[in-house]
Order: sequence, then C-alpha cells, then structure tokens
Amino acid sequence: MTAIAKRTEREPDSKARLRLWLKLLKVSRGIEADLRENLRVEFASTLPRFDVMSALSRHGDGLKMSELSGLLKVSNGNVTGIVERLVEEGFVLREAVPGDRRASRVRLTRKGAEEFARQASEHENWVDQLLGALSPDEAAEMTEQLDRILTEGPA
Amino acid sequence: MTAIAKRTEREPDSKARLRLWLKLLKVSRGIEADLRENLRVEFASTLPRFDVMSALSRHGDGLKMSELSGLLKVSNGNVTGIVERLVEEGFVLREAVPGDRRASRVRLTRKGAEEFARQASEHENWVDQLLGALSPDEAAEMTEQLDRILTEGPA
DNA sequence: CCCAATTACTTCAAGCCTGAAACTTTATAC
DNA sequence: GTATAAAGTTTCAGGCTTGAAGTAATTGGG
Repeated sequence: MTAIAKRTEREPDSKARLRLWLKLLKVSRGIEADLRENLRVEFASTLPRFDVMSALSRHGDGLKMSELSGLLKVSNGNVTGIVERLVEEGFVLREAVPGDRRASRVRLTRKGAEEFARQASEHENWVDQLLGALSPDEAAEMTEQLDRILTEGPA
Repeated sequence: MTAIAKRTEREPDSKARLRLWLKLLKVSRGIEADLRENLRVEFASTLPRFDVMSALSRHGDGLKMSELSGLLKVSNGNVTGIVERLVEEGFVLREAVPGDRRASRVRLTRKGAEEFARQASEHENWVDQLLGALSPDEAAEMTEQLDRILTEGPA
C-alpha cells in the first residue's frame, strides 16, 4: 500500500475541502441573515431588492431585464417580480428600447438612486463590522484565494 | 492630516472587507447553485432537504423540530414544511416525545438513511471538484480564518 | 417574401424562507 | 388549584427562486 493510499484511508483530501465548504456556507449564510435583518428593520427592504438597485446604480444608463438577470445570476422570471415591486414603489422605472419592442430597459429613478445611496452606505458599515475580525490585508488575501476557486474552479 | 486619515480618504479599510464579502457571496452562491442543480438532476431533491437529512444523519436518535431549526439556523415554520414533504416521501418519520405532547421527534427511516448515504457520497465528490483549486492545506487555512469571522465576529 | 429558429420577456406551479400570529401543552406563581 | 407565562409547533401572508411553458418580436436563410 502506498503512502498516498494510506493517507486516503485516514482522511481523503476531499474532507478538508468539505469542511471548508461547510464553513463557507455557515459564514455567508450568517452574514446574509444579518444583512437581510438590517435591511428589513432599517429600510423595510430585502437583499434581492438591494442587489437589483446595486446593479442599476453601477449602470446609470439602465439595463435590460436579461442583462440584469445575467449580472445577478438569477433567472429571468425572478427579476420580473422584483423589478415589478420596485416600480410600484417608485424606485425604478422601465422604458422602451428603441428598435426592439420585446425588450425594456430598467433604470433607477432619482428617488431610487437617493434611497440606494443611503442603503449602500449603511450596508458597507454592516459588512465592515461583520468582517472586522480580518485585517484589510487578510481580507485581500482571502479575496484572491476565492478568486482562484472562481477561475480555476470546476471543469 | 494624519497618515491614517489620508489613507482613509484614498480607500477606507471597509472597502477591502466589502470586496471580500462580495466575492464570498459570489463563490458560495455559485457553489450552491451547482450543488442544487446536481441534487435536482441526480436525486430529484433539493439543498434544504439534504441539509435536514444531513442533520438527522448525525443524530441517529432523532431531533425535535426546534432542535432541527436551531441546528440549521432556519425558522421553525420552515422546517415544518420540509419535514412534511420528507415524511410524505418516506425518508423521515415523526414520533411522539414521551412526557411532552407538544413536541415531536424526527428521525430518518431506513430508506432515508440509505438514500442520504448515497447523496452524501456524491455531495462530497462535487464539493471536492468545485474547490479543487485549493490544496487541502490551503483549504484548512481558509477554514480557520472563516472561523475567526464566526467567533470574533460582530459585537 | 416567408417561415423557422432565436431572442426577450412573462407567467406559472412548486418549493423555500421569514416573521408574526395562533394554538396547544407544560411549567410557574400565587 | 387556578391564572399566567413560557415552550413547542403550526399556520399564514408575503416575498424569493427555479425551471418549464407560453407569448411576442426579431432575425436569417431560402
């Protein structure tokens, strides 16, 4: 029996990665729960709404529905509902795309942009608190490693 | 103006932590999406169902509903529905708690335990693939850092 | 020109999730 | 003992999410 095989018997490499995944999940779910609670209490809003407004904020000239769902990596039908509610509340508006009557472009209203600015500022503070255990350098280092998972990722 | 203040103007510490959070979210959502898809295609199941069965698998003598929701960090009402469906499919059973007619204890059936064993084995492989960019040592290191976020976490 | 494939989007059923309210049972205080 | 509080759950409304199916508009051969 080789050393490798022996090591595999005691503890395969997959166990360390599985532990990492479990921990990663616990941390991100915990932070998400905190942020969601804060958004709910402070702004009567939700994480998905914040995500949509954030994407629109970075694209002042608006985004098509499909671009939005592509950026956020969620289904088309999902975005439909979230935008619908944001429109009702006056944070977002839809405008026709000239030359393509199928598509519509979504954009923050002035009210929406102002509201998002307030939310984003608080959001950054919350995250800073929640990740306070890590120095900026440590945070940057972990960010790089996570990037490797993303790029070298699966096949 | 102090050096610290100057640095803050250029890029406050919170930015590095915000970038880390964004990346963390992207990685964990991506992996979650992969695992969900795999569970759906290979086992016609879902991540929440897998989580419940996993918790029950580690507690062969069963868990009360409240213990289950406590472990999984989800609401009570949520667990009610998931367990309900698992019972319908015969993977899980509920039994009375002697001496407390309010509570009920949930436990994997034999069928449920066998099904979970198959799923857990595949699950570990999937995670191993998805996190393959990191060596076991790197994975262990990141796990420790994530633990610091959890323990030294917020106030 | 025409029609088949593609694209952009919406609708839908089913499940997940939360916080709040309701309900039943158990424990506590007086 | 009985009122009251607390504990364990379920129910519910509202919102998120997906994948599949449907609609309408556009594009690209032929």
